[in-house]
Amino acid sequence: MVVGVLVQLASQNVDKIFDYSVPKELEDSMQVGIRVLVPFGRQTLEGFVLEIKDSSPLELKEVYSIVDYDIVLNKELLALGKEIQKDTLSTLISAYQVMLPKALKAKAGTTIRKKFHTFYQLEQRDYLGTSLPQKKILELFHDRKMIPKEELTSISLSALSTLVEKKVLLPVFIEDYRLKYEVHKESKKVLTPLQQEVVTKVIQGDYRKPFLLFGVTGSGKTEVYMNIIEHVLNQGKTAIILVPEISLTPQMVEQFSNRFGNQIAALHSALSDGEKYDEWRRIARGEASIVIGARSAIFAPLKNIGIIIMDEEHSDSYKQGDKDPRYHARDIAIWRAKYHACPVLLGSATPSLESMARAQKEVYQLLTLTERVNGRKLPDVEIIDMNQEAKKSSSHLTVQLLNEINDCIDRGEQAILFLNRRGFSTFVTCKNCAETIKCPHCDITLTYHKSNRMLRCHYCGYATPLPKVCPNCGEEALSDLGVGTEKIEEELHNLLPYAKVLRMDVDTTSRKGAHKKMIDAFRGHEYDILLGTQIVAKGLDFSDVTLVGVINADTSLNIPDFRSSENTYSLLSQVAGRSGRSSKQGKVLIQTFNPDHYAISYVKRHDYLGFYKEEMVIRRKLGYPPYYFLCYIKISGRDSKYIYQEALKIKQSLDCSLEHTTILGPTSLPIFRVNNIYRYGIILKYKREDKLRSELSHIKNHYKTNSKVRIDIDFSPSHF
DNA sequence: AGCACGCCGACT
DNA sequence: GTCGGCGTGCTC
Repeated sequence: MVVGVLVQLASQNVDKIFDYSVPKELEDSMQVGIRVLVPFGRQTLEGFVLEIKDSSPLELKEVYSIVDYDIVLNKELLALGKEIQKDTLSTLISAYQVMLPKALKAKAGTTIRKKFHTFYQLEQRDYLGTSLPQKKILELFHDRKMIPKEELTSISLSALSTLVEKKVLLPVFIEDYRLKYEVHKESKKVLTPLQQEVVTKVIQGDYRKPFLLFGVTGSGKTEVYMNIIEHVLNQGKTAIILVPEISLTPQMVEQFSNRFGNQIAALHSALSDGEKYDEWRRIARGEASIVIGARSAIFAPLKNIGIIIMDEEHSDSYKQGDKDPRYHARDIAIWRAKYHACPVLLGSATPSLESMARAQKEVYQLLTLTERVNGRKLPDVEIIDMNQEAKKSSSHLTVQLLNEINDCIDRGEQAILFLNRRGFSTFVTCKNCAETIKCPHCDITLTYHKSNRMLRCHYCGYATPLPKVCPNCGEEALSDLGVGTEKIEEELHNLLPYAKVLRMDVDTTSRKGAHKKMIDAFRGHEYDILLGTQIVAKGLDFSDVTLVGVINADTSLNIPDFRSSENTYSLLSQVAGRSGRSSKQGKVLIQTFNPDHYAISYVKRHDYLGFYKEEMVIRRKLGYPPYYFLCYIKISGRDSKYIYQEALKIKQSLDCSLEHTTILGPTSLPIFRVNNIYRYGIILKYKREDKLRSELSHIKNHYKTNSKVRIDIDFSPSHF
């Protein structure tokens, strides 16, 4: 027997199948999709078995051992990996590795301590050992197949080991899963006729075209999801529901676990590697039928999938853009749904322009929920022009906003204050020479972390204590610029001393379980104001929140990216949607220096379609998605001159080989140097792919032996 | 990713 | 004359 093995080395040079002979004693256990240990050059590596065959023309080494006795990559995932390699030009190994929890990747760095419960199973009833308590054992096992170790205290340890040695008893190790979901089945809510209509269409409609559910905030999308999933489970099938990482609030998991109990498995970044592995195992063994999780949960090894749901489908967290494979979870969802012949449901209050455009072209089936449940109205949105306000006061909180907060608290209601920090951070400036402190390895200003008085580089991780004097001129007055939640909290404290403020950001929620605790405390009215960044913008549902204040709408608008308007519209709509979710009418105040910007005025009118139409005109004019596809080629290396030359060569070769493709660049990236690596980018705009993928594949191939140049290719980048 | 092979500079 | 630099190429 011979096996074809893909070794777990993320190097392009090794991304191919190597043949190994299988020793006789391993033949029975050999399966496609398991991991094996193989000799590779002078090292020993783990690899995936991709083929089993009779012979090979090469001289072979032998497989050392088998790592898994259960398949980790089933037939579907094996096929999906090849598809990802083809689509994204990634290595095959990276495509497979992204599907598996860290604990199953070679050299994960952290070894997983599996917790086992030991059970004993009776193998032999007629053992004739005399001095051993055979009778007692027969009694104990008379109505049970397995007995946990703890219950066998009546048999001494030495007797036990003899019995095991004589093969009377067989020890069985059963993995102890760390996460337990409390089951307290919640009574179902009755669906509105509109919600019911959506459910029916998804269940009974044409599953071959993805559904786009355009539902305003508060229209009860979650309830719709749960009903569809319930239906799917009743058919004996399984379900995946994806949520963007930041909005994977305990709330969503809580709602699902209340309704479905232990049938759910949650996969998200807040879990430890061990917990992720446990959940993944449960899924693989068919012990969970609903998977809820962030991007990579789309690879959950479920069988017989009946529905795939992507909540907040516009979220850019569904795109992996920082490393190979640069895939979009939406594409994977559509591929898997086709494989399982089941529907895909994309849901959002602010669909991505791509998805809405596809719906308009009837590539997707559009479903709408334009009303909030129980006929609640969308909140009133007011715009505060900061150009006027900033002249009057240096405070970040305008008088109007403070008054509204004040009134809101007086009425016994609650407020959410949102600080838009997208593309924005706190940095340190010298008051004398205006010098900002930069990273020694990257062309970027260091960000200031107040909690430990450190300056940190977000790109390479470099950290240094805040210097006492300016490194440039020696001046002592270094000041931190930019608003953080801490600063706003301070201001609130001074201006509304009686208001109880709960600050929520990465610093305060990093501790495990802290997030849920804070949400519970706010819901329990222990606080009046919830102040936070992106983390408070999405998915939260507090019935007593009637006021939402956006402190600075502009930061996301000022990002030089073709999606900045779309992102701003979506972000502000989502935040606004936190207000007035129960019977009380909600209000939203948006402080902005761009009161006339269309992204902001459409938010005021709750007019997604208006925004969509206006933005589409701009996209068409500028040649951006959804009218054109984009591809981003990043060329990087230590020698900036050499890198630029090679980038030019790539551009020229593409110029020759591609028609009807706009090629922009090479230009240096906005942050040219990261970790002393220089980066250039080339942008391609095209309507039809033609030879594009094969040309890029050639280029990647050409450079794979050149250690001075690194090529990264991103089809449909979410941003530049 | 490792690790060996190989062809050029500064040393006992 | 040797030790060792890291460029290049291979791993079934």
